[in-house]
Amino acid sequence: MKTVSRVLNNEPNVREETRNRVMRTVEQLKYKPNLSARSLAGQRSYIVALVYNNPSRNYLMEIQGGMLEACRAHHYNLILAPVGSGKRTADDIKGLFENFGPDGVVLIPPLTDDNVVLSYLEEHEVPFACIAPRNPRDRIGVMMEETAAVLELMAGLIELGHRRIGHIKGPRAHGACQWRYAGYREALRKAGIAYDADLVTQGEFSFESGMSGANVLLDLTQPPTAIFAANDDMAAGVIRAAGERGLAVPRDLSVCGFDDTPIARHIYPALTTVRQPTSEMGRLATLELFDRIRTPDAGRMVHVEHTLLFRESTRPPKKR
Amino acid sequence: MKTVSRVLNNEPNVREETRNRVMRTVEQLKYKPNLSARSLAGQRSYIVALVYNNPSRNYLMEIQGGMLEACRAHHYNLILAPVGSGKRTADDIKGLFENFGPDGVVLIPPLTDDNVVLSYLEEHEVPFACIAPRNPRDRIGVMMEETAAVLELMAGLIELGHRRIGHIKGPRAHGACQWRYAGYREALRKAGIAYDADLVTQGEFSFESGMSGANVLLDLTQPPTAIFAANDDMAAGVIRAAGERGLAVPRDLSVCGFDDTPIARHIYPALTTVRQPTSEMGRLATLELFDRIRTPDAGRMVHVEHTLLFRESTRPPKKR
DNA sequence: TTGTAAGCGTTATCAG
DNA sequence: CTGATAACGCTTACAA
Repeated sequence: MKTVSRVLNNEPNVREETRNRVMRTVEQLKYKPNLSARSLAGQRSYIVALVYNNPSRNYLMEIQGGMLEACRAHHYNLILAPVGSGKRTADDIKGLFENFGPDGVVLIPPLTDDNVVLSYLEEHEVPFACIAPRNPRDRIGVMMEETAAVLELMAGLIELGHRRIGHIKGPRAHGACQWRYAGYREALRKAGIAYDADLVTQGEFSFESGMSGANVLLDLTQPPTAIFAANDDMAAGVIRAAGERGLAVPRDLSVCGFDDTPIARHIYPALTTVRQPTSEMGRLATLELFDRIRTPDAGRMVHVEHTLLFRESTRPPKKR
Repeated sequence: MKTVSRVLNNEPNVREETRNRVMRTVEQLKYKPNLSARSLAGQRSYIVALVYNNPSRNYLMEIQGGMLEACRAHHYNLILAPVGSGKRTADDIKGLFENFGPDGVVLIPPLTDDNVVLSYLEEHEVPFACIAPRNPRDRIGVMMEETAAVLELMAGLIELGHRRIGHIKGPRAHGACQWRYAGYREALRKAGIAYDADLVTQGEFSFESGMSGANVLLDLTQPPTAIFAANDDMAAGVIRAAGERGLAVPRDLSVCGFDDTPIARHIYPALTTVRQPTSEMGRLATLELFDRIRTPDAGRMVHVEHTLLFRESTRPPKKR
């Protein structure tokens, strides 16, 4: 009995011949281990949780897809753990462990940088992986060079001839938005364009916040000729707001977003944006998590590549 | 020990005083039952699966949210079970039960009407609930009067003065699409407008299929003045295709969709559509499933209400 | 109405 | 390297 257990769990100390014999019999009998019994005896749940707060739905869906793939491959189970914000975060996280006891969790922004969550996990020594954390030091998971991506995107805009470029920031709590904002400023500096605080507004990743941000920027006495929104949903809102003011994109205003969610292609005009391999990021983060679950200090911070997509929503500014 | 078990499982035959005493102690000790042990001993997994094939992402996400809510309330766990199409369906469904052994499943279109899946479930006597099945007889779950909804939507179009109304159908396998198509024909009949097969094309719910469907319809010698697409994604594609041909919506063409996904509000012009309470439908279906899991013949087919949303994408046809 | 004893199907311990 | 035996924390069957 124990020998079979050893074989099925890839444990050492089994003669090769015995291992094969077991494998063969397992095949013949179509034996499938019972998950509950395994969990009970092994003190593990074979569950990983995707912990999230309030991400954009598309982002969540993609991450989830990638994680699901990794989980299936490792005979793990994925559960979804939405947690409330503010005061409720602590309770929800606690409830998650009391009820389901996942062997590890994956954190996505903005929760990747939430101290309540992080300290709970560290205190209880729960293995966890982060996606796009603000501070990647000592973390495992996956990240992208967001600043570099924005730098390239902005360089494209500047090359088209834009000098007054507006920016709609993402939520403050969202680490990635700091990186994107940093890229915005750095690009201006490199191009020798003075930073103008009026051209930057605070958004919250929603379509609506993109609209209101655009309205603020377009109301300026000297409005921007291009707007870089920190995600696609907001960029879509910008296009909408522009349309309602009788401005055509890209003729009167260039717009770009970030993420390459489906809306980027489906909106008219199609959005210039940066593609994140979101699903792949979910998969990779989960893989690192598995490493760490298996061995305490294993797992790394993986870097993934971005892709620039110049589409219809950007063109040179109108001559005045 | 057994008494505590009885209390925690709401079983009968416990004196009220004893029940209270147990409850109080459970509180004090912050006792949480161990899920694995429960499953092992009780021969149940406390898992329900959302089984799906290839639905639109938004739809899936909404259903999932509603199911999650119901599961949390009943201390059940939700797992996602994407299954491949064609030959792989049977294997995937089998794998689902061998690996996770869910106590029941929820089916969403187009899988609600898949014979391979249905016969597996019936044969193995697995409790299941359906969302929007083509044939609701003997099924439990939730459905909406899709035909009636389309009838109202079409009546609106006709009242605006449209006589040549195109329709882009959803996937054949998708039960709901039959209902929507039926509504389309019925509305024409009621208004005394002759049915013209040229005005109907086959789509597959994707943005791209909406575009190509629109192109077919707009290429007709006598093109429609309005197009009803069987879902919002396709309607968005129609708007896009129209734009690329230099036609403005709604000035030159009225467009309406179905579902009220976020894109319906985010696109320009905002889409006239029918709102389905998708998330609520996920929740309700799961509740019916729980009923049936508990008692073999329990559970009903719940009906939910739709809402018509007339927005910017429809207006009277241009005078010639 | 309450409690006892025997599993449920694995993994962990430890002796061969 | 292999295998007997005891957990793991509950539920079911059956007494009391």
